[in-house]
Amino acid sequence: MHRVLTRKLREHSKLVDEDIERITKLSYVVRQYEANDDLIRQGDRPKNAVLVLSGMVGRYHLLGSGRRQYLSFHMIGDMPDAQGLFLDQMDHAVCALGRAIVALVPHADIVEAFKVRPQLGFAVWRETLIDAAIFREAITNNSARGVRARMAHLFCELFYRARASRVADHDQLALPLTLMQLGEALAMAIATVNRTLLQLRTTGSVDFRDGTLTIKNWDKLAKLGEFDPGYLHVKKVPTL
Amino acid sequence: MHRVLTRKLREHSKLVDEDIERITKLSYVVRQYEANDDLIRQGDRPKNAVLVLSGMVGRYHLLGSGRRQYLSFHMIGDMPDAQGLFLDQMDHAVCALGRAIVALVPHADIVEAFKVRPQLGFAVWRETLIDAAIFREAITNNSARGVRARMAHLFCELFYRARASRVADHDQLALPLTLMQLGEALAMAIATVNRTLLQLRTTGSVDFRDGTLTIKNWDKLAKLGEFDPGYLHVKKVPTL
DNA sequence: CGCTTTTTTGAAGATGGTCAATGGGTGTGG
DNA sequence: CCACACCCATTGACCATCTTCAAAAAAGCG
Repeated sequence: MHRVLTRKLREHSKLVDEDIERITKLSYVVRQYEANDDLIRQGDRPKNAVLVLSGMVGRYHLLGSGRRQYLSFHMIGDMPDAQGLFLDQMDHAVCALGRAIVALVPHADIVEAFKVRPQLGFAVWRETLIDAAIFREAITNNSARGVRARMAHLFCELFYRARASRVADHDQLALPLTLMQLGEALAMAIATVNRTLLQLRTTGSVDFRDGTLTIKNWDKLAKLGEFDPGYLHVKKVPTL
Repeated sequence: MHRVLTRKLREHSKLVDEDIERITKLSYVVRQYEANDDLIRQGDRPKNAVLVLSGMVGRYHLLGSGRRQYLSFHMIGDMPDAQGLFLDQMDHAVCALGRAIVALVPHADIVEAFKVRPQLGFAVWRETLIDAAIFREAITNNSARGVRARMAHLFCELFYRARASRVADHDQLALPLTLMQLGEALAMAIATVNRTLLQLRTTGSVDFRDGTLTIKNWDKLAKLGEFDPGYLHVKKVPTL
């Protein structure tokens, strides 16, 4: 847990030894969830923060109709409910996509650490700001791009982030999503999701099936998705 | 400036006298912008934070096609580029909607204040988290709602926030937006914007014209827009 | 007053949604 | 081991919503 958090924060922030030391003092418990389990529900008032250790989790709004709107997907090192630290009530839910293992860290401990080591707080704050940047990009993605570019962009983002966090192989990424969930993230009907996947496969840029994303041609995919990684604010990235 | 910021933060956070005192020590300059002026451009590395004192500003992505995607709108007390505090480079731009007056506060001063008074940092952090919640809602709004609900929801949000910040009259709000801009926020063609406005006018729920939003029937509008203000995390709100 | 910008309205067309039916895979229980 | 159920993926046909294009009217503005 401590290693995962430290590495994540160092993707974008400078931490000194005292900061690291403070991190290692954080208490936590590890918990495992199965696909589709809710970690947190809309309306909850969580007392712990979630840190993803393995697998993936997603955040979603539950609509009146029962339909979900997925807002973001998270992988190792992400803190998908960091907002719970300073906002009482959850305005969205968090669920496991495939099987996921997470660490639960008490809010009180974390906030105490921030008071002692402000830089630590700034690093996590930065993390939440990148989160917000990802949401903004999702607004643009779902609002201004056609279905093909939209899906390509999401795949680019997920793969890029996975590479930055060293969870993706050379050209593959485990992405435990159903077409339905992809549709609920990208604002597409499931039929369209399927047809768009076929198109992307045909272009030879990317292949998503059986929960595995395979990048066939990164440059082509990035171009299709109009992908510019600036908004992810990652310092250094392995070449793609 | 100090009064505006203090009042804003107190909408959701507890501040003690020492925090307030620290706020009054912040230096700043006041600047006025005309409609459509850019305060910050995509790619900038701002050294100052913006605090809106009067008027409205908007944040937007600039797309390859030249089209804009508006991401959010901000009014008195908002800090539309708080993210600049901890992220080097702007991934979006900020522009004035009508005429707007803002205070520019040096990042260095602010961060220094956060180190001395952690609670002050937490309050601004909370502000940025609410920002993120608004972005999430925008994802859902532009992705999962039909055009009428979508527009109604935006009007609800803007009016609700304006009331919380005491900038709206009983039932009116100055909203210096063109139909084009409304369309670029809501992912609608301008023709659709106009026709949807007419529909809303006809239902007797809301009337937007000449840069003024007039709430005719709040309950009806909130229902049309499926509006639930929980995500705004405002403590107490004047009755609507 | 003449210019630009914004709003309004109409009609045609495309993208993507809805609906419906089929097939494949997996797990369960008889 | 097979039958059944269930979930997920796939495909086709039709249709609705919204976009695009075009043009005119109205409203600011020097």
